[in-house]
Amino acid sequence: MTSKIEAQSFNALVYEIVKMIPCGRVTSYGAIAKAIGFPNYSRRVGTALAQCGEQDERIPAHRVLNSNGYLSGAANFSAPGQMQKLLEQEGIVVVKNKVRDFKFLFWNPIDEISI
DNA sequence: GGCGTGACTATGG
DNA sequence: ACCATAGCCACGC
Repeated sequence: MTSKIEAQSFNALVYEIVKMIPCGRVTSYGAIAKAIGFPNYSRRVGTALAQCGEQDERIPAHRVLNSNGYLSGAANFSAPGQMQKLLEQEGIVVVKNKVRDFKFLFWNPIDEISI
């Protein structure tokens, strides 16, 4: 038996989490994957965000980084530097394509869900 | 089914 | 800190 999940449902779950990320905070693909119960689906989280389109302001996709705090999705935004710009507008400092104080700014979705 | 690719992650040198 | 490797899953050809 396959315990797969419809891409549509998976994407919806991802967007749910991303919308919860507070302004000025960030999280990672892997953390989101774990939060929705698919710890090995980090790549698919990225795929989901690539499909949502960053012009959709309801989904703050710029707050999602890789596990090292790098802006690995920057190239997917409409304009070069757009992701960094959005982060800086929230007071987040980006150096060399990486968020400074990533560990400190990290927001873990699981901490919010398991209340 | 193989193979390359992608907004990933963990680990080791 | 940088690079390579391996594991991971969906998609398209």
